[in-house]
Amino acid sequence: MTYAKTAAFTEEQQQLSRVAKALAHPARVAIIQFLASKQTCISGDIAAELPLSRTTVSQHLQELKALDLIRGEIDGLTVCYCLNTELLQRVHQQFTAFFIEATSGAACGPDDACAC
Amino acid sequence: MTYAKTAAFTEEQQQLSRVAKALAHPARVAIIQFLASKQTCISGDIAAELPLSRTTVSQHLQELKALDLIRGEIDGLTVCYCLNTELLQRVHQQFTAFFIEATSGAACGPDDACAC
DNA sequence: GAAGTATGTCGCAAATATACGACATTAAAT
DNA sequence: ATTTAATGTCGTATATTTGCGACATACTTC
Repeated sequence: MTYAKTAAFTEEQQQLSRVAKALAHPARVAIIQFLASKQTCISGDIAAELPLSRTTVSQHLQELKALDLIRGEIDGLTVCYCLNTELLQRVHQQFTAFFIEATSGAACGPDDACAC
Repeated sequence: MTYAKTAAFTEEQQQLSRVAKALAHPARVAIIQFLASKQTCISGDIAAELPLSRTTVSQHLQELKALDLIRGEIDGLTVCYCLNTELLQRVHQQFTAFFIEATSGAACGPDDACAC
């Protein structure tokens, strides 16, 4: 029943947590950073760069692709993966809105003291 | 062996994914938003607000507390939970840096076309 | 001190995530 | 056509997450 209660939350909360889950593994963070650094982006290069098997990297890629954060285009024998910068920008805005909301509310006082 | 390979990634990547994992569940997003909206913050109120049992909410609270994103101070019989806005601001900066890096790199062309 | 109330912890069951080897698939090359 | 090379998919083992009831703890109140 692990995720049975997901539907009980706002679509906004679900959306944010979905993307957060995609970033919840260092390998997927590393993949996005690697795609951002390289101009050419071939799947094989990614697997060679990470300390994981090719199979595992492929799964992480599929997970990012499922959220449309990255896109893969078949180019002959290799696959060209690129970032969906448009979506990433929207996601960035969502996170920013969330953090601004979170940092403007009731806060703990300094030195672990609660202000209540 | 699930997380055996975590150590092979950068401390920066691990840090980002750790926080992302904390936000990877809508309940925890909702908890942070709720703490931000209320000026008074009592654990019992949170459990009453969410569509989850008190036990489960308590666990989510412990998870957020483990990362120091929220802090709880015992106030007699009740516990006062507040956001650690200082840390949240630092986390916000980390996410922003990540997204800026991600959105300034190689991108997919429009209409699913890769630019490679 | 007995009773009641607010929280945290433990233990369990079910669902997901992680990781990888073995196999399938597809396209280039000979 | 056969081989080679690059990827994706399947099956599987293990670890972690999620969710909750039952119990323990601690503090207040009577």
